[in-house]
Amino acid sequence: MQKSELENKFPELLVAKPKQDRVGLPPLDGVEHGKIVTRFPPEPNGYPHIGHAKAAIIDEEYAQMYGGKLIFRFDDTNPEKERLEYYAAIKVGLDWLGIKYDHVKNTSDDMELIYKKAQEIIQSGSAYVCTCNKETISKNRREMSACRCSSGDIVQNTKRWNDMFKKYKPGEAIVRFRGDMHAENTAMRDPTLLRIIDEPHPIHKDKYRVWPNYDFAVAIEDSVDGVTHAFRTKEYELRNELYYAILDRLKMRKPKVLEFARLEFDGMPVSKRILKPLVEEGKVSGYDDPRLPTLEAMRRRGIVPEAIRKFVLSLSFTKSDAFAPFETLESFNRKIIDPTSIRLFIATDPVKLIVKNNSLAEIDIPNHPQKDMGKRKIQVDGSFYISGDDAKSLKVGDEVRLLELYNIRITKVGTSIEADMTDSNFKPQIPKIQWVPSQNVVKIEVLIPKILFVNEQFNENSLEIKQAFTEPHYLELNVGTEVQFVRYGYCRKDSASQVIYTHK
RNA sequence: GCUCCUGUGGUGUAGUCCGGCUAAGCAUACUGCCCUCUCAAGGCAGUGAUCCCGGGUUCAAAUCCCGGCGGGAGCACCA
Repeated sequence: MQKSELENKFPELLVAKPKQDRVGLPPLDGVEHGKIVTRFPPEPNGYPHIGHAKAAIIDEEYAQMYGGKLIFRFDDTNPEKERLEYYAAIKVGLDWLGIKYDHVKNTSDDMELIYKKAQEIIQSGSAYVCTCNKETISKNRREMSACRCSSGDIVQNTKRWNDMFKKYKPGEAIVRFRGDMHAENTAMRDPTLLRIIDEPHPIHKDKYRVWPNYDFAVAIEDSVDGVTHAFRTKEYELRNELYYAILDRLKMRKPKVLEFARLEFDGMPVSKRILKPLVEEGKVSGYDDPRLPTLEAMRRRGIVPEAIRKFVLSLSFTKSDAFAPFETLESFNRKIIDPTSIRLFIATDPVKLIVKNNSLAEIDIPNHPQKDMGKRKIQVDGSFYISGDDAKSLKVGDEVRLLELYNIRITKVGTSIEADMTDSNFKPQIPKIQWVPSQNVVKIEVLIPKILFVNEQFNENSLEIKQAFTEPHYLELNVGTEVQFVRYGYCRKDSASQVIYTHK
């Protein structure tokens, strides 16, 4: 109301605070330029996917925004799940994304430090070694009651700690943080800090068998690595209290932990629990199956890293749970690849077309409508293939233009089509269709990835395979080339006989 | 069940901390026109949100307060 009235009476109240439109991620509070250190800490337990991309891009963007550093750290403290090939795969993924980090390391290289901190926290009485079995521990947690182990003295705990390296078997003893068994936050009910795992580590083999768990390792690593801002997805939110408590007891510097919503596409799960059976049962061809949200799959499909970055930034840094719009990613991608994608003709579900009075022998067609990408020569002899969809819509007497070639009038339709060439003047008002010469035709398959899960159910029709013919020029393209099949869509050449549909 | 987080057009977000400039910006999707020998890209225009609901505070609330409701996550010797 009454803004005008206000303006007259108390104009000073209306002096607005500056608000300007932001570009990119929201600013961080109280960051000194040049002082920020972020980190990207994946566990090498699987192939990198879009979720990794989001985290890594956020980490890098903030480091860059404030002129700081990014640490790339493998959180490899569970030998049961980690494999050497995953370290490599994640690194390949990051490089592909174009993420530049200032330092790479493995948490497992800091085991001596972690042991030292473990000893420290035990000696200070802030942690104890518990030898209860799993069931008892979880029952006590639920019922908020402490076990006998927690009242053991430092001498006992020290002895048990030393025994963890030799005497105890896996599962027989764990180091527990002395939290608060009555805490409302269940993460604080004397959580595990270290446990015994005999599985050989992919890097250190049998050198260690007492391994820190996530909360202990991350807190220590972040602190000693000089991390100022630790970004993680919001399912860790309840563990913030633990993170800070551990560093508090250890009297270590505390980074600021901030969380963001995890990135996932509707019907395109990222979790290994769901993906693994799919791969093992052969429902998808592997972790690079174009239907999957893995980085390798996206790459194969023709999504470029710049599009992923732009997309991630468009999502901003929020905690609200939402399924990301894949179509937005596609749109960004399309704009990026359009200027460099060669245009070729394709006939999907091809139907033969005979032009009886063809008089041309060859023609030059530009490879791109705007950019100068050269021309290709196509031999013609009056025998063509056109798309089944186009063929269906043709009726005797129709006049259509074969793109870049000449106009024809349909004289016969059916399993094959016959026509007469009329003239070669360009007529804007008649339909224009693409064609493929039948001599030297290249037979390819178009793999069309669709949504993987519909209502939590695996979509049996998630991969459509279309038979198609394309021009001989296709053979000259390198694998990995993005092509726009005119009036069909963008596809990436996956092999001599196969393309993957990127998007319309 | 307990605890925590979250709720702006079909979708994703900006704005919310520090109430007025904005009855809401951008992107995407959709529609139309222009351009174009593509159903792409590009240009222009348009449709679409009383900012989850109900109270309260205030001259003024998407923004502050209270109470509901909806959605998600965590509750491991996984990260």
